Amino acid sequence: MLSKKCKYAIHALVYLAERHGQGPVQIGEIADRQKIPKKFLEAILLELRNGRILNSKKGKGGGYYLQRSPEEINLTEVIRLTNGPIALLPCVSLNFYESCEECVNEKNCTIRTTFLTIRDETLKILSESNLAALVKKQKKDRK
Amino acid sequence: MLSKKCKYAIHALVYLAERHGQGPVQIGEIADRQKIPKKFLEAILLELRNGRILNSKKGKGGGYYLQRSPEEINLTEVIRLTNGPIALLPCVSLNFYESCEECVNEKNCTIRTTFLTIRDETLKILSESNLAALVKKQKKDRK
DNA sequence: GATAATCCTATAAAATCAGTAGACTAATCC
DNA sequence: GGATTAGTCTACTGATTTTATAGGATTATC
Repeated sequence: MLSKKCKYAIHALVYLAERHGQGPVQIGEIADRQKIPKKFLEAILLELRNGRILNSKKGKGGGYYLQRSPEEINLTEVIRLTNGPIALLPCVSLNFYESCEECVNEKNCTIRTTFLTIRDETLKILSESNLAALVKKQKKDRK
Repeated sequence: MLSKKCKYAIHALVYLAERHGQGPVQIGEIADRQKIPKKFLEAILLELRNGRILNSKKGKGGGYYLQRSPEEINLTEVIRLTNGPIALLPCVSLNFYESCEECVNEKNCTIRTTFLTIRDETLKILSESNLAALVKKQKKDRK
């Protein structure tokens, strides 16, 4: 399951994507509207900034805004940054690969193929879910 | 990522599936061959027994054995029992459903569809991965 | 009744998660 | 240039989960 941090991050990003191009949005506003504890959100947005998803501006009139257009930010990136590996086993992870201690015989591990297939399918779906697509869906649903 | 408990469970079950129909297998043997801490494995096998995947026999000549044929035991069941929900969000879980507190607007949550699709694809792959299929693959790889 | 095996309860160290506190830094406006 | 505003950074805390381990109780077999 995704951590709260990750869910908060996704909702905050969708909120920012809706306001893309309208200047910085303050942490407090996002926290209020998305019902996220402010201090926690502060740390999350900082991580997204260090992960090159967000930019920030300090001082009056400051806040956070997307570093790239909503089309260019998808959920794989967000999840990896705030939740860790997408794969269910370390030995089938692209970005967090580690050999499986549990596999007695690594090279032909019985279950590897199954979880490789799951990873591929999951990545495909997540990479299609970019922020622009999510915002578009939200607007449609509101009608 | 899957917990160690879950990975241990899967490997133990594949080991038992290979020996299906040959009588009970002792915890100690499984622990040795699959490099699983014996006491931890003890607890895991007990859980699989309570989950109606394994049967056990006490006393001399006792041990654990599959309660059903390997074809009838698939990874969805094992993962749910030893690792929890397969879905990435509680609001798209079949067996562990809970409403998402984080969703400000539950009914048309922006991200729900994406994770519903992922759950469906994952379930499809996992349900095809029954113990018989995994054993068959293992034998092929060993050649 | 000795032995061999699982069953059960309790405990504990380590890691992760979720959140908070408070001081620091930088930008803006007057 | 000083007050104000808003993000930055470090550290800490409490709760929960994970990964075990210990030790005795129970049951089946010979």
